[in-house]
Amino acid sequence: MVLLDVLGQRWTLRLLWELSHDTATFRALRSRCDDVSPTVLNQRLKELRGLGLVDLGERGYELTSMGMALVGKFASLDAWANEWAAHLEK
Amino acid sequence: MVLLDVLGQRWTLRLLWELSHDTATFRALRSRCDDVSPTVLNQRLKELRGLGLVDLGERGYELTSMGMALVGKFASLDAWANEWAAHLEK
DNA sequence: AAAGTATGCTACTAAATATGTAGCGTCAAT
DNA sequence: ATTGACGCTACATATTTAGTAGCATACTTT
Repeated sequence: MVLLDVLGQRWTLRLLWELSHDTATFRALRSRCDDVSPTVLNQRLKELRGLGLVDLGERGYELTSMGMALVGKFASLDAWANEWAAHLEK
Repeated sequence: MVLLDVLGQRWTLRLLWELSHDTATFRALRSRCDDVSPTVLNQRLKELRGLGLVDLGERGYELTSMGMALVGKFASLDAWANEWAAHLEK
């Protein structure tokens, strides 16, 4: 599964997650992601652009339709994660 | 999203993926994951066990019910990833 | 009983990756 | 012309991973 190797890198999932909520400029994206270093941010964005999951438009970085499709697969994860977190706190 | 920070580490997704197919011993898991170093493998397994997603039974490492639930969320990812890969090769 | 084999896992060094900070070049508005 | 925001690069430092060797335990075969 090539996709897993791509997603299984630091920040990649987080970036997709953040962009799924709203488009963001490079700098805005940084501050939303705990001020990830610009070096890595740019690396990841390049990869994600190369993969056709993200692109840079007028309003900043945004998910492509494929990117949105992908993140959609994770959507139900949110609800699940909360339930799961509850289990942990016991 | 705490979960994303956990999953967004090298090998974590891959491990869950591999374990969803079959339980595996520490060493077997290593060789299935491109011979990931035992250092990291053990780190990840500790984390995943701490999170109640994986545990170590008689037959080696295996997903807990929660772990299976999580990986289930990724199930449709497989089909999607193939379609997506096709797009890329153009 | 001895020797072999497989287990989970640790130690330790080298290599790869990420962090953190400064700042460049470009553009738009003041 | 200066200010501010943009995407992004440079570079030294810190952290993480890779890679290899091997220990301690258990089970199995001779």
